[in-house]
Amino acid sequence: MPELPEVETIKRGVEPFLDKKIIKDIQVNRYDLRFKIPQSIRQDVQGQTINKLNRHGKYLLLDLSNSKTIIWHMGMSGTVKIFSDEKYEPRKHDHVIITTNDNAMVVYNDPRRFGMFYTKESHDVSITPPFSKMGPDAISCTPQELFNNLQTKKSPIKTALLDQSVIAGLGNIYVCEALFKSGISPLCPSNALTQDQIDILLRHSQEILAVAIKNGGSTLKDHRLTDGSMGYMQNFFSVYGRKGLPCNDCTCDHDKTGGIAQIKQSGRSTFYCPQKQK
DNA sequence: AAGTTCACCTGATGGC
DNA sequence: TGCCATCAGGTGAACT
Repeated sequence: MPELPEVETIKRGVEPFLDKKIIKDIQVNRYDLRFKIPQSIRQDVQGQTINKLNRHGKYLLLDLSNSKTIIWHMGMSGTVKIFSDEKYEPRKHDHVIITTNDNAMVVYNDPRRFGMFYTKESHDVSITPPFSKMGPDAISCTPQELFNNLQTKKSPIKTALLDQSVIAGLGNIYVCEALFKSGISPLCPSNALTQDQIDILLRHSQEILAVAIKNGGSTLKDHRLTDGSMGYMQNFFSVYGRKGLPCNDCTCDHDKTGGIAQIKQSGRSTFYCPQKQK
């Protein structure tokens, strides 16, 4: 589920309940996520104040008062729900529960368990994987940075944009949407794009991300805001999940093109309009 | 070495 | 109704 807008939505949802709060307790129901949650997690975080919440790409980072950082990734199906006034009722796949000093419960639920939740010395976070090799966050990435990172890549632009070392935060939905808005074919070799095209691509990417954040992200199946409500961005997709349908503001000859095409690139579905994206 | 495929896991959906 | 195959917002290991 969670690409940058969904993670940002989660960050904004938990921030009032976690920022400057003390972790009174942490309960882990399942340790076997994408990576094992370390057994030391309780002693690493219990009693610590959360000094700051950050997001880089699709990762949430919680800086603690003991100079450790919680590294948190939602995988494909992770959601976070806050129980403060509402009474907590355990649900299937509630794997991690943080209770704060003012008795808010922040609950991480992840059916597929592709997510990650672990700690690291804060000092080491940026100099060890995955962050040591991660590209600039998509929100603050500059056209020059993106151009430079794409220049060395021969793979199709769709595949390159999913590579978090090129640009961090884009996933399958927003890459498809951004390429459509930019009129760029997902099949175009990355190093064949001009700086002008990349300017356009980045501008549209950042605009789509901003709109998506404003709409609380996209709820296809799992994603929810931290109050349990749905995101709305899925209602504004131009191409993603719209195989055979007309593209946004369609002026194409639908009988001729067959509408939006779905292809596979590096094992993942790509949706695009062959007419508008050459 | 860069690019592609596979494995990880659960749940939803569709065909028979 | 059940059973099986396929697919899904991501990532890193294991291939070529």
